Amino acid sequence: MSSFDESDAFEGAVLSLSQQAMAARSTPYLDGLNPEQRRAVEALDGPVLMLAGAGTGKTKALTTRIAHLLTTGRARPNEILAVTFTNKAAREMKNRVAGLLGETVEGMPWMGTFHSICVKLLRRHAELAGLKSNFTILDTDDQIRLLKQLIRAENIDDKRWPARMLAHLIDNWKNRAWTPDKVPSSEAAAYNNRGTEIYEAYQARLKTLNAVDFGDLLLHVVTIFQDHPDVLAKYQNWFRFILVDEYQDTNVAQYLWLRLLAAEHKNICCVGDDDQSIYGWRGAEVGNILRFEKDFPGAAVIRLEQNYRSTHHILAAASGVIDGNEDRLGKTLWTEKNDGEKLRLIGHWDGEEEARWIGEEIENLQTGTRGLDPVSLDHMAILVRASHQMRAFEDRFLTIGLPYRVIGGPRFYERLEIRDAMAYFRVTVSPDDDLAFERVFNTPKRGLGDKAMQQVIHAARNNGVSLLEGLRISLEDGALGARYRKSAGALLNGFDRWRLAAHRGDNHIQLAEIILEESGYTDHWKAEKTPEAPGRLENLKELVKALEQFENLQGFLEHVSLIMENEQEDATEKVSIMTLHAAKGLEFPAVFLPGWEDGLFPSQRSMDESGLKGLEEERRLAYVGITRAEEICTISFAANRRIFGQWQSALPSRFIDELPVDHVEILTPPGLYGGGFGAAATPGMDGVTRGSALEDRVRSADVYNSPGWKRMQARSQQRTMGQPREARNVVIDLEAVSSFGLGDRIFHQKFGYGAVTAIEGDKLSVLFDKAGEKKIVASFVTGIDDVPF
DNA sequence: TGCGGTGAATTTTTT
DNA sequence: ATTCACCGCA
Repeated sequence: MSSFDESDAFEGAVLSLSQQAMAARSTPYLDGLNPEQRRAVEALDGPVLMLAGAGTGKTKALTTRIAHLLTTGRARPNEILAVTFTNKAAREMKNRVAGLLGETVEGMPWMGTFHSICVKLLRRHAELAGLKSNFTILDTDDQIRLLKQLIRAENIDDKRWPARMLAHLIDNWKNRAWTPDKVPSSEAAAYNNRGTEIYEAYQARLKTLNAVDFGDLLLHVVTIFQDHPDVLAKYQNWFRFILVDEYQDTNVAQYLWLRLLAAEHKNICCVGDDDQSIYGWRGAEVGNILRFEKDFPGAAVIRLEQNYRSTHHILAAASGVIDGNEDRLGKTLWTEKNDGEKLRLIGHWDGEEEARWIGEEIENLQTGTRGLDPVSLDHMAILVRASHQMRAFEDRFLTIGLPYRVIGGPRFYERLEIRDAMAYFRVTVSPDDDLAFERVFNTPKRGLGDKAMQQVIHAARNNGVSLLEGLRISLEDGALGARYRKSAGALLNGFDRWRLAAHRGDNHIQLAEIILEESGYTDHWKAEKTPEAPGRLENLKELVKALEQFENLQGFLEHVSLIMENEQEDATEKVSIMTLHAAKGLEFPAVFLPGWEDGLFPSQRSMDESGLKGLEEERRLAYVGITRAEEICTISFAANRRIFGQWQSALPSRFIDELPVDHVEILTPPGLYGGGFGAAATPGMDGVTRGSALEDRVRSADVYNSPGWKRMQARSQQRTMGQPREARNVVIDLEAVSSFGLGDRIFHQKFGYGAVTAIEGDKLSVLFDKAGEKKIVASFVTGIDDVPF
């Protein structure tokens, strides 16, 4: 579009007007930096690679650099391109830059995720990709449904060749920036020799639907840049300074995108840590960061090596592990902190005992045994390799009444009910959205099955119109069977009415409620008696609430597809449970790393599929895990674990053998695993040693009186200052206990509805309708007015 | 069309 | 073990 320069310049106007004032301003923000950070901030010209180890203050350096660019007047806010991978990271960057400058940074339109920036670019130049600028963004689910249709049309057995597989394949190709014509012939055998062919058909179908998938966002923009040098040149000139966070996670498409944009000014600053590259399986190329100096000749390479997060022992242990990797740029982290506590290593008989032990440890920390002050649950985390490991902890914590939060579970906008509701909104806003139409045609069930759908599709095809119009035609010419007419007519009328209301500019929040009401969608969940139903209704309310932040439905839908997260923090202190991947970038005073067994961690599958490369990535994952800890890091493993309902025994992880002995304290008692490091372990040892001996040993461990422990508690206290600390829910909720009687119907967040079968102090035995009998702390259930049984 | 039974698959995750 | 998808029957 030709409006390029004006609109861009305009977007930045808010901040740039104070540019002169800024140039004259002093630079107090530089004072808090160490020499390397300062170098990274002040080396403004030419390519810079900032190798920032874990906990070395890279976000500080990055944001200060931006502040410096602005303050010195080297760039206007809208001439800086700053890319991150997640919305969270982008938000934090914005906030911190604002904090440094002491004002809000409204005028930085090009700070965001790769994807959100690409959406912006693509909406401007959509026609160059054969799209209209109001294209829809399909998520993984839409993508798979679409592929399924194509696969069926091609008469391929989607049992043997699942759509999921094809979706991954196409994603991988897009990550490598391969359009259908650029997929190399070496890939020809993919997906039963039909891969490229269906890829091409898929892209064509997307174009007719005026839709793109996530991979397309980058791919289309890269393609536009490559095919239209004039467009590229504008942006190359415009972005005087480029900053990239987590550069080690970039894939080929993102790399090309960056290289094209940086070609003119070459002021590109990439921040990353090759030792924290853990996303190889989704296309990230560590090679990008390893190759930086070749790609950008004359690049300044700055290493941030002073770690401000962890104690010496933790750092040394992490370094010892990561030393096992071959391909590294090499950094030596150091700290001015004290030695602190050694890492603690403990073996368990099985996964349940591991969960039990960690639960006790957490309670010890939390309540503060031996007269020591308590540590907040918010400052403890359990980091697992695979999400199925979480359940053992959830089960255990529910029974003992330990509050926890799972981070990175199913995302809000991926939930069934949210996607359904949004499909209604989509058809309302864009009647051409066939995918959305298909989704809601018989949702909730209104008697419109496959046959009715086929008729509508038929009518739409014959007349070359959307499915919604196809429905209208089918009703008008009577092609649709009499039995369908009533409900189909109601649906059509509904959409007509809602669309009119939207055009009229009716309040979009009310409109959303009306749509969900009149379509029968809320009623459908009200009528449903499954344990999830109340939660789903709750989520729908949340969705409507989220609309408040937008002008209208249209605006909401345009933005929402890229914000796949929901963060609703409640005030209760909780232990965090998450995967190692989700933990990247976070830090906690106390960290538990369970499940260090060969096959689970390092993951067998990773090693099978990617061999040594896979193992090295797993090792980096171990490094990420250990370096999350500030004061206390506890690694554990179990000899036996139930996997897919089958008991399996395992050897301790090879990473355990790689831990430097001097920095580890072994809590595993003699007798279990021969008492030594994991190396001597033999699975299937006698069960006699489990239980008391081990627990005694743990209880007698004197870590609670160590200096490191006390420091951690001191810090934990500081952080929670200002927040009232009463009402810790370890205290038995007497009211809750007394309010339940035998046979009462209750509801539980995780297990759903059930009936009380026994009461024992604050613990209830509950026979759940779905989940069977469980022992639950009374305060975790709510009574319901339902008639018993 | 919708329900209930049987069989197969099952890392890591953002956008 | 548990979930999810599909098939056959009412």
